[in-house]
Amino acid sequence: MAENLTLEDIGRLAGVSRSTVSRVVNDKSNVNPEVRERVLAVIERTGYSPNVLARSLVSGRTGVIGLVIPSRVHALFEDPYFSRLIQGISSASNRAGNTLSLFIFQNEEEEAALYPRVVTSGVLDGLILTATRMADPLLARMAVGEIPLVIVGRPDVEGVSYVDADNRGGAALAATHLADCGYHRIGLVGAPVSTTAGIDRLNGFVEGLALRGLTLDPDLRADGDFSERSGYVAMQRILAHQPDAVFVASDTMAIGALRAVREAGVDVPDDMALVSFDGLPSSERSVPPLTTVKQPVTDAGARAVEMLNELIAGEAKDPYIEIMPVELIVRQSCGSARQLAAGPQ
Amino acid sequence: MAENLTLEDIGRLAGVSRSTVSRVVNDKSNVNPEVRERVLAVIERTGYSPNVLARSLVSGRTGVIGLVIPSRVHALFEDPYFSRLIQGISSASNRAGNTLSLFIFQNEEEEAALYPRVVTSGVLDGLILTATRMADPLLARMAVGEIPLVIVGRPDVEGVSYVDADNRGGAALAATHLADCGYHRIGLVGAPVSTTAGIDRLNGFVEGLALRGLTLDPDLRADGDFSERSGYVAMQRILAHQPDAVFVASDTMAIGALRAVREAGVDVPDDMALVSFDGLPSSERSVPPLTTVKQPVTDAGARAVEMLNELIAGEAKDPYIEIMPVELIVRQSCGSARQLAAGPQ
DNA sequence: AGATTTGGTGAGAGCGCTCCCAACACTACA
DNA sequence: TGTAGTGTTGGGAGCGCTCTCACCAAATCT
Repeated sequence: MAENLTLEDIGRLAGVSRSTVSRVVNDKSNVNPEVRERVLAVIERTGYSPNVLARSLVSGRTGVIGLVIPSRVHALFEDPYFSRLIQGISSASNRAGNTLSLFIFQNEEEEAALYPRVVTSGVLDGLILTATRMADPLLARMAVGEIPLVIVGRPDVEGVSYVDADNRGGAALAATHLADCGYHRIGLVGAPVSTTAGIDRLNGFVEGLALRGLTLDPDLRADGDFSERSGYVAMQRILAHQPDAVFVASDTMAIGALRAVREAGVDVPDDMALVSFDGLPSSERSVPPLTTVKQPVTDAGARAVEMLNELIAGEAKDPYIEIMPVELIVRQSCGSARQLAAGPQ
Repeated sequence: MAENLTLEDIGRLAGVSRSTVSRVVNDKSNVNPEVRERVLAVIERTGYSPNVLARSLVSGRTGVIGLVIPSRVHALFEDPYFSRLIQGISSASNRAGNTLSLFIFQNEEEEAALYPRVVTSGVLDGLILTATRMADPLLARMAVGEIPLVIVGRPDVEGVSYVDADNRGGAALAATHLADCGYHRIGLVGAPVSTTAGIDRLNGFVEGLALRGLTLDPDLRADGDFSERSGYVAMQRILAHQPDAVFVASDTMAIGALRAVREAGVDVPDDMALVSFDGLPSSERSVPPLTTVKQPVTDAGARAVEMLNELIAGEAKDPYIEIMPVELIVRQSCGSARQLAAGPQ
């Protein structure tokens, strides 16, 4: 019903002008209460709803925000992290009255071909960019400042607004926790150093070790690419050098690491402790359940939407930067369940 | 650069009128080649790109399609199935020149509140609806036919276009395969019968058993809700009645089922065979790797986009219906690796 | 009483585009 | 020479909306 009614139509039916109807629809003050009622009744009866396109054309605002997930990530897309992030952003968009458009680029060509449509077409009020790489070409282009932009994850350039988890602090927490449990040959299955998250978790981990007088033996370090398979492979390499504990920089990689450990006949936590990062549901259901540094993915997504809307409203010139706190969830894999009473940290 | 150039601006710079520039931009035929070159040069130089909003306002087409994931599903969202589907749909949209808008509803209220904005606002050319329940209230409203609509998954109403996997045939394939492997106490961890997929997989499974002269012992059946946890619980119930094989109606539930089996000290495939459904990457990495009925999720998403675009173009009055073929992937969990040479079915 | 403010209203312009039609040159026909 | 094409171009109207402004009556002031 009522797909193509216009303001004019409603006006005619209510015996007023287009302008008055517009005022009613937009809740402007100077309308006779009686007239307002009459107009609202007609709107109700006809099921009229304003044409968003026409409105946007004149107002210059569409209410649409874009979520861009760049190339190379689609392989990682199986990581539930992205599902959660999308969910958080979608939910926050709904709440804020925005419409969310999703741009998943499969490769660099698609990126190059579609990017102008995304930015220049004028449909998007703003953009959330996620999973940026070091020296991200997309980011380089966007940072020019054509359009309000928020990054999820720390970018490697200045002057851009972003939300990030406390990767550094979280990794340090994992390191000190393992050290406090009495382990000293502590290895690392790292996230790729081509990402800021990878670098931050690496640095935080090393710093945490240092706080307890430990260092990271290069033999006990192998990096993955966030995939389950890469965690499996990396752990196999590290196992050869007999660590007594390992920090795996993501839950999904930890699942893979656990698979390698099991195949090698090593028991977690009896023979080796494990702590991971993310706090996804899967970390709770693994065997054994993973001690993990939980980051608030959904909240970060929501915060990104809020920041973006503030940026769109033009409320700030300085870039917003927000680091979300993380939390160590102690489960079985670190073998410290008994010392738990004192609480982590 | 060039955020707010108009046709008129380009025309002025190229010494022609708005209309001529429009013709060039839209590749119309009757333009002097020389003039066309000149205009194109100006466009190139200025980085002009047409305002999609204005264009849509007059043409009535926006190129935006919506993907709606209704309430109650967000809990299931951790099922990688949805990630894949979204990916497939996104990719197909990009290819087709569409923009994809994502609507994930968290609950019925949000659904009711946002639905009008989705359908009536006039921004969407069409809609893809997924994960419909039996008697889906959303679907009931949409089927009124205000907007081109394609469902992913078989809906329980007539007259709507949809793409579905061959759930029935696939489940039958699982059943006959297990029977052919020599098992006869074959159980089922079913998908919820509040979904057509659940019903179709149940019926197909029973039909497959019947083809081999078997029936489904009610004690050997328990339904889950697609979550890992529900597969775990359902399998625990079934285990008590000692099946020699079980068909689990989704990979994610199968991972949970496997967890229950392991805890019970039962070996797969030596003590019990398992076949699941979906063919997600996780099914390959489980211990043991799962024999599974693979459905082409990405392709189904792509097909949905194609169908929707045909519907939008008004090329057909009859609803499109497409059943995607499935394929039995034989791995270790069914214990038939040796008989594999002959191939399944 | 006359001048000014007020609340309420409608008409016009314009957002950037596409479409239609008229206008123009120029060629080709009778 | 007149008429009908043919190719190319520009202007007008209009998509549905918002916004500014002018208008009118009623209320308030001097």
